[in-house]
Amino acid sequence: MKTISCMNIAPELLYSYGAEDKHYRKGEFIYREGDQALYYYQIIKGKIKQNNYNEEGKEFIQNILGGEQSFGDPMLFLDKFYVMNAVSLTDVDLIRLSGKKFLELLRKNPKISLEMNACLSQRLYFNAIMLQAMSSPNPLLRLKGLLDYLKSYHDDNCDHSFHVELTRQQIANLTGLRVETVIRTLKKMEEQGIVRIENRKILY
DNA sequence: TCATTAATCGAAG
DNA sequence: CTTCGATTAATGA
Repeated sequence: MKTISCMNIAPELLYSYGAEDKHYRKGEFIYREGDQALYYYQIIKGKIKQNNYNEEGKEFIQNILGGEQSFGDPMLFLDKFYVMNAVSLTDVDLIRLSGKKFLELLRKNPKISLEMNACLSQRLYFNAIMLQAMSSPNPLLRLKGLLDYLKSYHDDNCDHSFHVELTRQQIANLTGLRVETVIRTLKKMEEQGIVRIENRKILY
């Protein structure tokens, strides 16, 4: 159903390297900006978001992950600190593996290591696309950029049936716009036939 | 059904 | 575009 080219390591393999299950309730911080990067996380169930807050306290979401995606790993290759927070959007079940073990796993499993590279490339590619779209002062282009990003990142089926499962507020935080602006712009896009809206559901 | 949360709208800056 | 105020729809206990 979905072609997330992002990787996802078999749980059994993770456990064999000492990974542990972690559960977080909705709204909990999994790690915070500034924390030392120590773990590789893989989602079993639920959704999480990666965000930042600017000096005025306005939230800016960097990404929302669900399914069986992983996060927290890029920083493991460096000896750095996280540059954003990871917060659960729903109750989530995660598998957590220490960075040290994670690197060991990669060393002994070249194939997975290779997939990891593909995954990181994928992220860089879309980050570049998002960055470009978000730099536009035109709200319609920002929204469109986000939609294109989400569509290709999460899904692959038919042209006109991608259901965006984000609240308008989340879309606003993702694009740096205000909810009202998102709503109004979305309406314009519907008039222009760029998206379809059925009972508040956004179809692109 | 009540209460909380999200989506909308209109008007003003 | 954003902010404010107010209303309405949707969701969950």
